[in-house]
Amino acid sequence: MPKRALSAQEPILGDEDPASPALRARAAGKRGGTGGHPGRAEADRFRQPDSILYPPPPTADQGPSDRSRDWQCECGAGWRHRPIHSRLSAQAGQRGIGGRVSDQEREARRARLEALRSEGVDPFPARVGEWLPIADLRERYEPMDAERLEAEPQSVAVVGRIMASRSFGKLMFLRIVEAGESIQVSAKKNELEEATFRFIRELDVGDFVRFEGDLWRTRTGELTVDAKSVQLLAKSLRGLPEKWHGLSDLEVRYRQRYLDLVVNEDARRIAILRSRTVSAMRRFLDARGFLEVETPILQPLYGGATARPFITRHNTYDQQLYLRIATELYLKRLVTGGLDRVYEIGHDFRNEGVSRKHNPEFTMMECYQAYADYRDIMELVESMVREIAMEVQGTHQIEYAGEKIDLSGPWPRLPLCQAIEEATGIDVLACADADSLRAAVREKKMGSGDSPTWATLVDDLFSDHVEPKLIQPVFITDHPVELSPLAKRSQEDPRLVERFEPYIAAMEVGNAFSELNDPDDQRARMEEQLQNHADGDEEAHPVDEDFLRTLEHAMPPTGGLGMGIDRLVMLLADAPNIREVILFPHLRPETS
RNA sequence: GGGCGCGUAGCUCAAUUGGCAGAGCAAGGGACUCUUAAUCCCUAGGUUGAAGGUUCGAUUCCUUCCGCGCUCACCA
Repeated sequence: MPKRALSAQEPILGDEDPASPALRARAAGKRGGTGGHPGRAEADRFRQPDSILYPPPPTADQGPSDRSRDWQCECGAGWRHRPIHSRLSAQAGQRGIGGRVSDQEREARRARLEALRSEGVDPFPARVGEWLPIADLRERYEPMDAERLEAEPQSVAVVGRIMASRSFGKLMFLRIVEAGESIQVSAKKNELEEATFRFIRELDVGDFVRFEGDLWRTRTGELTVDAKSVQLLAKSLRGLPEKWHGLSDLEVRYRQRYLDLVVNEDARRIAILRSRTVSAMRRFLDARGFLEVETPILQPLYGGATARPFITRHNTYDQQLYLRIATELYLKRLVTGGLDRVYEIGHDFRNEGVSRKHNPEFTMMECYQAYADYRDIMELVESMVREIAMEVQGTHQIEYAGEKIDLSGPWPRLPLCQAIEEATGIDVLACADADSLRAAVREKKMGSGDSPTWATLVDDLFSDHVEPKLIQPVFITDHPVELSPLAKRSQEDPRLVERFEPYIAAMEVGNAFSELNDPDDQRARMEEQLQNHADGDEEAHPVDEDFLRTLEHAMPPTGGLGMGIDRLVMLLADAPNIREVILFPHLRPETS
């Protein structure tokens, strides 16, 4: 690697200025750490060993005795936990007199920043000298033993964020992290110019730096860069979260996700896993001849799902618009237009409550395949999930919330009404109307029977008695027509539709049907929805005349699928809450 | 939106029956050339989420509000 002069050498603080705050300051007592724990409730529900999110419960006198002290044994994660100034700190600072002194850390860092500037050092330089990724460095030099490194000096340059600093007065060890990889850096007073050693000593945990130096191995054999020169890349004015217990406050983790990512290995792991999941899905669909398209997010009329929309307004046209709740109706227009296989991955917005499984804006993949029916789509779902799991986790055997789940197909097909009968003994199809079904529900004590219609009673039975048991992958098929206004009627039973929902770990991860393409039936269903809306169901569909006109031009027989990306990632990541897989989940506004 | 729980130093957590709000880490000063939760000495750091109330006295009990979590409802 080519060497270059080090910017930090020249304009760095000189010995002649002992009064400089930056000189008087000292970076000491900062160490690397492992472990940590999350919010109590979730930790208890989803405990896993060696996990940041779900570690063993904390005890007051807990020590590291049962943990490996070798950072390499913990996948290079020894840097994970550091202290921060969170928003709480900011609040404390704004609170007035009482909070003043709690800002001492930031004030000390700011003083060092100003000292650097007064010495002519740019604390936020635009250019970074050449450097070697730490992952590459390890691959190249880890095989070399101490003797060889001494006999054949290997000069390298690395960059990263300082995660730990341990000083022995004349010897310092730092740990820096770059791209999820970490390496130790040493600084030896008797081998460095005074100014350089002082400069390194003044660095804070959280700073971004670049070091050049020769590789050596410590007595414990750890590969270490012995700094010969240093360049400050970006000065940190706020510390990182606590090194041992880490950052576990869920609110801070969600609001300041960057800190979560810096400090919690699992946050980083999930972010990467999500990205790889989406790209694997794209590759799968692309390979099957699907065309990725984009349809409007701002829509004059919403549809394609039963949900309340967000409402917004376009000023120029003085037009009320809705944020889409689904992409369905637009994608079907494209199939009608001859784009036979299309898909879209994007956000839908539903103006409803939040929960472990729901975020108001979430990522949906919808795809439509002409000349196919819902059975073809079942095969597509099986194959897709299988391939994605293999690509991102390397296996079809995953574990979610302690349950071992086998994704290798074929997945069973289980008609919804049959599933209900097996679970409750109630043959819903034998009950001709809502009243007779309600009587059966109450007789068998399988629920309150309060829902108004036959279909909603069926839905209640399914949710209460079947859904929680659907741990292994299964396709629940043939839903009541009233619950599926966009699906084609079943050939065998006009009360049902050709629809299925894949369930994994008791979570509905998708929804698919043979798409309704009969414009008259579609109009009748939409008008029925309109009546429901008038009767107070705010989630019922509006009638979309433009969509009906589309069907009148004829849409080919089509199989369609919607799949919740967030939930799929939850499964693959073994994440207990949707907020763990959304980088910036919806939260209430922060109050001052 | 309903129910339950939580909110204490920058972070992670203590505080007996209502009786002087503490510790570890982080921060500041000092010692230290093989540490990796380094160690040791010293220092500073708090409107106990907010506002009321009860009380001689409230982190503790009551009310309201704010935020978070779990859960129910709704949805994917």
